[in-house]
Amino acid sequence: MARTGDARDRLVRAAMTSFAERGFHATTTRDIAAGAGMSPAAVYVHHASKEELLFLISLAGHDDALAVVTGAAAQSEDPADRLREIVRAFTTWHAEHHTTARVVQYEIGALSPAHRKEIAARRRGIEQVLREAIGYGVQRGVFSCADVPGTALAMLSLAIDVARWFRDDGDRSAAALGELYGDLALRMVGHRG
Amino acid sequence: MARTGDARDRLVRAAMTSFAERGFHATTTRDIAAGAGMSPAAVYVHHASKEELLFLISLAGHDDALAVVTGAAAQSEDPADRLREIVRAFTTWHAEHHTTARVVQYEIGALSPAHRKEIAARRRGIEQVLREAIGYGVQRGVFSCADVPGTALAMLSLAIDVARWFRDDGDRSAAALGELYGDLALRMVGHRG
DNA sequence: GTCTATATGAAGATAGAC
DNA sequence: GTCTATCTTCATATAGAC
Repeated sequence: MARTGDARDRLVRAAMTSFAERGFHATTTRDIAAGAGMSPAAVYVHHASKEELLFLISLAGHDDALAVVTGAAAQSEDPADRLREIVRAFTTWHAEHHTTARVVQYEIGALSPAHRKEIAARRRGIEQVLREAIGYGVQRGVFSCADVPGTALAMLSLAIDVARWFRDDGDRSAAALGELYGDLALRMVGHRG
Repeated sequence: MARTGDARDRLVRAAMTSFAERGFHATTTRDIAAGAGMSPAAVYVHHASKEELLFLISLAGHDDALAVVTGAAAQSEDPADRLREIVRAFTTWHAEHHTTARVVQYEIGALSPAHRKEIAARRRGIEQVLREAIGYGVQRGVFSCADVPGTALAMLSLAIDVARWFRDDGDRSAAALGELYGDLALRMVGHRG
């Protein structure tokens, strides 16, 4: 029985690696099976379709990202510390989990409409946390920001785009990148450091 | 697809639309042919392969983006005006040409190694313009920036990520987005407006 | 240059043995 | 639960008529 779970999970991990490296459409079910050390047919013993594998990965990734952002927002009551921590954590997550993040951010279009709808709710949640953190600082009078939704969008873009270019063997660590972008976020809301 | 221009060009435009909407791998040569109002075989009369179509689109897009950035950098001698204009123009380009930009930014992995190398040179050129503009303001003492390459990276990300989410029917115009991001860029380098 | 027709292969998914 | 073998469909690309 433990073996069932293992095989299921090996397939998910193999799918994630292939989706991240080559993209969903360029990945074949044979790639996935080979990556898990199984025959092509084994994929369908554990999963209904290639799209279901994508959905499982995307859902887990979005839940993880949302938890990271929510957790970061709860770290401090100070508006500047809160915003910096959200952007720092979200950026670091994209760098550390760039394989997952690439699938999470760039393969939404390959999901079925029903699955895409489930994912969209998580994405709105992430955006909402960021908007509230910026609005909180504006209300307290420590941020100057004429366009809260637009600035939230910009901060999301900073972090999300990390998934596109980040490499483990690059010369910038995930932690250092998070620090840098967290500080840039405070500058974007005109916070006097 | 309107039957304007020669067949070669109609095929390129049809390919660009499909690549942008569904991605390179999810696009079939039949899609491209249908988009150009031709039979599947006609594609190969004018182009060697699907990948060649991608390369032509990617090359023209990169040349255009590089020209936009270089042109923006030449608009002003003032460091703040120069940087704001570069980020404004680069962002606006991604919004206005989000179809092209999506192919330019997200389909590099589908190019052949030889073609990818040609594209990489253009990308380095764009990054270089931005680094120099930030370094110029730091040297003049009007920007405060501890990490020039990192900040350049962040500004590129801001603009590039626009291609991922921008829609023509959204409630934010390409021009307004460019203005917003141009101003954010100045805040990122600690410029006192 | 354009078409119809097709070669060739690979894709997603399934059947059935063990 | 895993495999081998296969079904069916659809992909890229080509051949050859007009």
